[in-house]
Amino acid sequence: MPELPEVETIRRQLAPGLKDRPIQDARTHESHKFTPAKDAVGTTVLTVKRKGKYLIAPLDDGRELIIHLGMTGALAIAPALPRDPYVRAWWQLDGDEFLVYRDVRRFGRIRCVPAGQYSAMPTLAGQGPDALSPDFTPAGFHLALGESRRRIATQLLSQRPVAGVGNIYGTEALWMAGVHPAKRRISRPTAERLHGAVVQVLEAGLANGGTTLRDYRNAKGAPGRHQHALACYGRSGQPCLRCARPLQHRVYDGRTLAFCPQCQPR
DNA sequence: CGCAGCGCCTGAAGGC
DNA sequence: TGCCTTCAGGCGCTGC
Repeated sequence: MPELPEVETIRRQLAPGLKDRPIQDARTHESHKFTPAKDAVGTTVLTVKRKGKYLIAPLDDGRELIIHLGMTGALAIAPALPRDPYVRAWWQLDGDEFLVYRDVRRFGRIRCVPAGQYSAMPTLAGQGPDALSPDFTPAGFHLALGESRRRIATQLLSQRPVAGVGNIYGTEALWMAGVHPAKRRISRPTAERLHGAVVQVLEAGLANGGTTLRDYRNAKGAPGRHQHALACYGRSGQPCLRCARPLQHRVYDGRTLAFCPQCQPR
């Protein structure tokens, strides 16, 4: 499930190969989630940026091609179209190369919009500062968390106080900061601790090329390595790496969270 | 307006 | 072996 480290890994791999490349043709799976990919035909890609989990490619006509990878989305530049039933979109570049979007479960989506006009993608439009940008500050994070009474785990996944965190890195950050996932009121010192943990966990994930539990592959088709570094996610029942007591798991707002009842008091 | 709940998707894994 | 159920979960949408 691509979160910030996985999306940034893909962005870094794709950007050099896509910069200044014309989009000559495109085809998609017949779903409104993917058909807007064809709107980019006839333009040239200027660069590839990222905001949270969204890849954003500014085009030379003032629009942006936006790609969200959902749960199982993957991108690669290929010299030919692969025979693969899960390719949901592809763009033909110059020199007989293709940008190929593969997404088994079709949770991803593609849009082509005037630059900065994100009303068709409300999560992108309303999301907070990117977790690895200088705009993500402890003070701002504390302030943003205070605007909602939802559980802290739910807030992290909402992309509103900070953009780029999903269930894996959110679980890790809460464990590292010693914050119970169901906590609703976050003090200033706790927010500062959690801010540091979010940054640290995402940077570690990025340094390891992302987390591959099952589906994630980078733009070269290789898995990440951060799954070997996870301290809490998916370790329910196993000993906490800090206090050795068994980690627990519980479902909050429809998502399974692992945590240490000792190190993450309510 | 905030937010809880649901639907979208498919393959893997577990139960019988 | 094979069928059925459950699970994974980000995000958009609906309705309270």
